[in-house]
Amino acid sequence: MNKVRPQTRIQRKNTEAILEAALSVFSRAGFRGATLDQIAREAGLSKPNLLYYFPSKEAIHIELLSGLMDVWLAPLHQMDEHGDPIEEIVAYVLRKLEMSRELPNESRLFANEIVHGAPRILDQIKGDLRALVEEKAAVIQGWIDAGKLAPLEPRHLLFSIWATTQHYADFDVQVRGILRPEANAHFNDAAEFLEQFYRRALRP
Amino acid sequence: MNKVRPQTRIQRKNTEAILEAALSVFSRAGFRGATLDQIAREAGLSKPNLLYYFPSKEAIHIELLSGLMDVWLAPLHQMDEHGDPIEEIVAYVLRKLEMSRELPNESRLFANEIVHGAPRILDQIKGDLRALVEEKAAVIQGWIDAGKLAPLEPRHLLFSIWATTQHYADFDVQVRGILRPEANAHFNDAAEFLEQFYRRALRP
DNA sequence: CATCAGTTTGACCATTTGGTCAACAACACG
DNA sequence: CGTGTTGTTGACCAAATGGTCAAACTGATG
Repeated sequence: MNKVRPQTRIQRKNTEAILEAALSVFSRAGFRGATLDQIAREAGLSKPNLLYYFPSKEAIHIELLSGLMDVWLAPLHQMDEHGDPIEEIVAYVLRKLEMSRELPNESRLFANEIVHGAPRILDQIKGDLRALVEEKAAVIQGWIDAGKLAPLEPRHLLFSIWATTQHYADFDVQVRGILRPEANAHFNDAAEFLEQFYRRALRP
Repeated sequence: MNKVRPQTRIQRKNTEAILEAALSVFSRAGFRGATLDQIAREAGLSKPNLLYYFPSKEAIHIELLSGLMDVWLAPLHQMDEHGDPIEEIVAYVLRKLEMSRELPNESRLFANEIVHGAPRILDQIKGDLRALVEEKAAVIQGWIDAGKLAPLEPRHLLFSIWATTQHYADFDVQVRGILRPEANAHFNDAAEFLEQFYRRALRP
C-alpha cells in the first residue's frame, strides 16, 4: 500500500543524523526547550537544510516517539508464558534496567512526553501498550492462580517495574547527586537490589 | 536574619494567586513551555502586574521549587527510628502515595525539573536531600543489622519508594490510559498493592 | 480631603524562533 | 557533457514571548 520511497545515500545519512541529534536535544531540553538551530547544529546541517528533510519540528518529534514505542515494548514482549514465573519477571526487570543504562535519552524523551500529558502518543498508550499490558497481566494472573507467584495485582506490578527501572534513567541527576557514583557503577548495585527485591516480593 | 518584609493584604493575595497559577501552568507545560501570559491570565492579572510581584519568570519558578523541597522531604522526616521497622516503611510508602494523589502538580513540577538536569535545585539535592537520605539509610541499615528487615541496600530501597509512588502522579496519563479508572479509584488499588508489595519484600 | 506609597496597565521593545523561498551547488545518468 | 533531479543555504518573515516604562489609578493615613 505504501509508495516505495527510494532513499538516496545522502537522505539516509542526513535523516539519521537529524534524528540522533534531535533525540539528544529533545531529551535534554524537552520539546519546547529544544530549538531547530540546536538540532541542526548538532546534526551538522543548516536549519533550512534540516527542514528539507522534515516538514516541521513536530514531525521530527513524532518520528522519534513512534519509532521508540516498539523499542520500549520489546522487553515486555519477551516475557514468556511458559518460562519459570519468577525468573521471567526478574529477567524482565533486568532487561528494563539495562535499557535505562544503555538508552537513557530515549527514556527521558518518553518520560517527558508522558509527564506533559502524552499529547502525541496517547493513542498508542491506549492501544498497543494497553493491549500488551492486558495480555501480560493475564499471564501473570495465570501464574498467581497456579500458586507460582505471590498474589499481587499484575498491572500495578508492571507499573512498579517500569517505575523502579526507568527511575535510574529519568532521575539520573538525583540518583547521582545522592550516591556520588564513579561512572555508572551504581547500575550494578541497582541490578542487585532490584533482583533481590523482586524475588522476595514475588515468591508465593 | 531575614529582614521583615511587611506584606499588605493585596500583596499576599496576589503572590499567592501567582504561585498557584504558576504551579498549574509549569506542571502542565514545563518551564520553557509555560508563558507569562498564561500564568497571568490564570492568576487573574495582567502580565506587567505579575512582573510587579516577581522580577522574572525564573524567579517564580525558583520560588515554587524551593518552597516545595520542604514539603517533599517531610514524609521521610517522619520515619521514626524507634517505631516498628516494617510499619514505619509501609507508612512512609503510603504517605508518599498520598502526596501523589493530593499534590500531583507539585510532583510533576519536581519530576520535570529533575528530568531536565535539576539546574535550579541540584544544590539542594546534593545538600539537604542527600543528608536526609544518609541519615535514614543509616536507620534502615540499623534495622537490617538487628535482623528486623530483609537485607536490602537502603538507598536503593528509598529510590524504589520514590519511583513507585511518584509514578502515579508523574505518569498519571499513562496509568489512566491503561487502567481506564473511574475518578481516582485506582489510587486505592495502588495503595493496597504497594502495602502488600513492600511487606513481602521487607520481611526478614 | 490631601498626600503618598502601593498597585495596575496599555503601549512598546528586543530577541528568539519556527518556518519560507529563491537562487545556487552537487550529483546522477543518458 | 548536458540536463534534470536532488541537496544546500543566506536572507528573510511573522508570530510569540520575556521584559520595560511612563502614566494613571487606588487605598490607607494623618
